[in-house]
Amino acid sequence: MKIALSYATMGIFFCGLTLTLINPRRSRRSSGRTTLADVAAAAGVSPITVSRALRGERSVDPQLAERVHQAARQLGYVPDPAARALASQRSTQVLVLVPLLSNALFVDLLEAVHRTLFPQGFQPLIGVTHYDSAEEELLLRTYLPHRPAGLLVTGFDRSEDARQLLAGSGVPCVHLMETSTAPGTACVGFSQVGAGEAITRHLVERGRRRIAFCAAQLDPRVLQRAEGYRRCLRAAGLYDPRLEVLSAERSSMALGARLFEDMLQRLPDIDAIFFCNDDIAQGGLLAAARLGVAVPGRIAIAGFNDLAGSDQMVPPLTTIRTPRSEVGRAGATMLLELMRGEAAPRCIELDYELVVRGST
Amino acid sequence: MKIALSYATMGIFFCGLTLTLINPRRSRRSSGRTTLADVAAAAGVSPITVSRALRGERSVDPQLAERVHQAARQLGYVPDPAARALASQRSTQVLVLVPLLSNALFVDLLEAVHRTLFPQGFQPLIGVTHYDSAEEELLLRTYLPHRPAGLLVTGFDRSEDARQLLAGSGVPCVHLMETSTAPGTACVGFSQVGAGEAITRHLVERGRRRIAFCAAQLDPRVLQRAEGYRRCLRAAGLYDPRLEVLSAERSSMALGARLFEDMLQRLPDIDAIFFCNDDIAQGGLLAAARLGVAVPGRIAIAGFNDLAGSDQMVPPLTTIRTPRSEVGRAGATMLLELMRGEAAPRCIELDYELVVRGST
DNA sequence: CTGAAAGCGCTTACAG
DNA sequence: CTGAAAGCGCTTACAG
Repeated sequence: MKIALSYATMGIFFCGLTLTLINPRRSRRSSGRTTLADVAAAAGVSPITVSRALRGERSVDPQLAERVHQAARQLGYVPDPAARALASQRSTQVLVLVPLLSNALFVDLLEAVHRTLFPQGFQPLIGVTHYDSAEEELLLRTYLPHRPAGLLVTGFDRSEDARQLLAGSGVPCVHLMETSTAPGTACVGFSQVGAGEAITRHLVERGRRRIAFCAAQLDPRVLQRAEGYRRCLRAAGLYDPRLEVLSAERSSMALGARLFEDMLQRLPDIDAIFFCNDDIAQGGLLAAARLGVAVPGRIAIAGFNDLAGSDQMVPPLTTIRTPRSEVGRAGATMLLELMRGEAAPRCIELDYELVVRGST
Repeated sequence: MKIALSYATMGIFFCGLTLTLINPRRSRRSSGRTTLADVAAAAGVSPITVSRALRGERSVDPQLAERVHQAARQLGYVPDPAARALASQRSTQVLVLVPLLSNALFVDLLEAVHRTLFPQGFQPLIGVTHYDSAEEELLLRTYLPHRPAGLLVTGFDRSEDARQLLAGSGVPCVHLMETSTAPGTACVGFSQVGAGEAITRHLVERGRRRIAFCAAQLDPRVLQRAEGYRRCLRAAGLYDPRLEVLSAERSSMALGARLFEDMLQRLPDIDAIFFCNDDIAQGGLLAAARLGVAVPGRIAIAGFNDLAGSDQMVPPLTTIRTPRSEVGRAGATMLLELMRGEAAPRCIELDYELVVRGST
């Protein structure tokens, strides 16, 4: 029989012993983390009482609750989200689906959502769809099994399968950026049509007569702005379908510049352009500067959203300030109510604002 | 006794009956989802065999595995991530911590990370720190208990507590955007110092002698670029500390414009400005246009990162194209290897590129 | 108000 | 290669 043990072996031996003494019942599979049971033992109550106290259920004696909280604090107890999700069939994550992160609009939206949800114990889980319904579906298929506590999605345009996944999940869902009158639908948005109409009207009021509409991406909200443009110009007797330039390409400053040059050439008599988004408007403005085209002298330029930099352009860009932060905040707040079962789905329509600057 | 039952009551009655007939053993707490046990029953094997087959463990007879896969497909089985995470002590989410979403740099990084991780079965979980170490710590405290499979963090600058949380978690972690020689550290970045030096050298080579450095945000990477600027100018005998304009404010086009105007006034003899980021550089460029200051005639302007729009400026902006997508891809790939235990932590240094345009 | 029991749906650790 | 048992750390559903 070998008597000498190596230090390493002794170390392991003593560690094992120590562990055993402190925690005689720690199983081989234990993760080592402090559990509800540990807190219960320390507080001298049952685990379920700890669970209730920590979740703030009021059916717990205040004195007991206090003892539990103290024990939890002392032991540095942190609930295991996976165990919680498994037992309750609900996680504390909120899936937020946006089309793009490269559009500052959605970054502002996400900021507001985070600021609203996170302090209330819910964590936004960001999914980017790239304006692709197949991607959105895949995200839903991937994340719905995680049983998110809530869902925040952009607009109403999605595949039938995605729609059914949403409905079938039973997870509270708020639609952002657009409004709908469909009963039972929760949404927070503003009138894209109205905003498109408003900025077009501004151009008309400035005395412009050949007002073009230039759009990229062509998502539903862009098309609604187009509708507002048409409405306004029809009413003014100025509508000419040839002045609509629609590109399915991804929106960007470079694209805006290119489209601006095209339009100047193909439609030499236009005296104003309403760009569906500030980034292509900024590109158009810069192209004008490059080409020596006077803005607003020769041509007026208007954008949409009031993104970063629009106020810095030369001349500064007239645009519509969209309430995306408010949409994020109000949408998240509504979701909070729905998740708590405090309110029924409803629809909130927020205001936009016409911001007149030097480009018109 | 009342004989007549309302339709509603009968509906409920029959529903319950149907459910009972189909699923005699479904417990009261069942979530209704198809489980491993259902697949096992359908395939005529034990649940553990299903688990192994579905995870692709090779210690399963190919025939059995095939039968399992078929059954799973037919039943539309989707594993429960919470149960999986609880049993295995590891989720499939990868926590990604970035300072800001409003800097396009990090959006590009996140895109690349998502494209690399998602197809491999891992889901990025985005956390935004706002360059605030307390926020980063809070995010870590919130998300680490979820037992992410991996961690992707920006740079090395964090609180001691955050550092210990990272180290203590035992979760594989890759640091992005900076490099380090510390042993055992995994990182993917590029030389911020070198890049700052390179663009300053370009200005020197263009014949500029009073070259200013203008920075905002002042995060570690910005300061490293400043160091590159100094190194270059010292070597050229052109360094003058009065030409460093450092603002702790958040970087933006508006701030760039303001700082540009200040500098022109306070430092009338400067003939070039190296802005630490393209957004303030763009702001400076636009301010120059507004003020009628000739670029590069009177003053040369250079930026950093090559963000969207820099090529559209008038004149287009000279800058450093940073490899953020490559950093994201390579970082995520390295993390994948670490999570699979296929590789040891190491450090990858990528290349940047000087992009000379009209502004210098 | 409190608790013992059972269960959520997986995987680990042993056996064979 | 396959499986029965136990366990991951919580909450639900009953009882009292």
